[in-house]
Amino acid sequence: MKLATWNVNSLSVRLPHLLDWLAAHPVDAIVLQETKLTDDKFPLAEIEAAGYRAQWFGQKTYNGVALLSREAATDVTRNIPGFTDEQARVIAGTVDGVRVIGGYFPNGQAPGSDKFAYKMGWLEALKAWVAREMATHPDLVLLGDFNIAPEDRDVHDPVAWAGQIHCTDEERAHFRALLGLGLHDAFRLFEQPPRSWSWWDYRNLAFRKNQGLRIDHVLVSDTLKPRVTACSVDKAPRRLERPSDHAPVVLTLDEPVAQSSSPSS
DNA sequence: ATGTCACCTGGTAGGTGA
Repeated sequence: MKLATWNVNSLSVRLPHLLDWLAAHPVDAIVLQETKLTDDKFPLAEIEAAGYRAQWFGQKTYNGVALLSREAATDVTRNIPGFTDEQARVIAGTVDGVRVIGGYFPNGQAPGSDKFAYKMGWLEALKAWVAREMATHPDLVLLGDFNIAPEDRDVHDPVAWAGQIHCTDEERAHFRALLGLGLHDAFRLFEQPPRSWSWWDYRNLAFRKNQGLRIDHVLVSDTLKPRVTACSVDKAPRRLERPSDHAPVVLTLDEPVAQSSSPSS
């Protein structure tokens, strides 16, 4: 089973990239962020023609998330239950027995700002809700654009970024708190190329200079961890014309081990 | 190099968010 996350930075602009990518990488499910579409504008026909079912949750101009899957998702949830939020940031569903939670975490703008305070409250609510979800869905993946670089090795220039948004101690503490629920950063379960990022600013020739951050993540629960066989960033779409500023991150899972009915002594 | 992109309102640019 393969799962992916991709911040497409406008699904209407990036739909051709997405369809091309899915044709080459027929993942079982993908969560999208920053669709930037109201629900009536969602390109369902094109996505269904590509062989995917879809759940989506958007708004005008900003944010917006979607869950595309080969098999229909069940028990679909939009945003964090019990957390009043005008912004469309979360879509969750159960796909092939795996609880998939896709999130577009708040950017936070700058430490001390109102948007930063919103980010902190959102992260707290997310953690509490994910803990509840894990209690009922042991096989769980939390993935998306976290807008947090968890460690200095996830930052091209840790000195320049020290204390800046995505890299503050408060954000990193929230990331560790999610791990503390019993989640694992799938990317770090494997040897990775040095200086691996998932986002490169459009400015400053950042992609050409490989100046980026790893802020898109795939966290897997304890029970899924033994099934993880790969996790990687696919930089190829970032090289295309008119790319998103983010690259997809892909998780590969082995099939679950069948429960044996015979005694194993 | 603050060297970009996407979207909005209301324009033939400026503002916002990332």
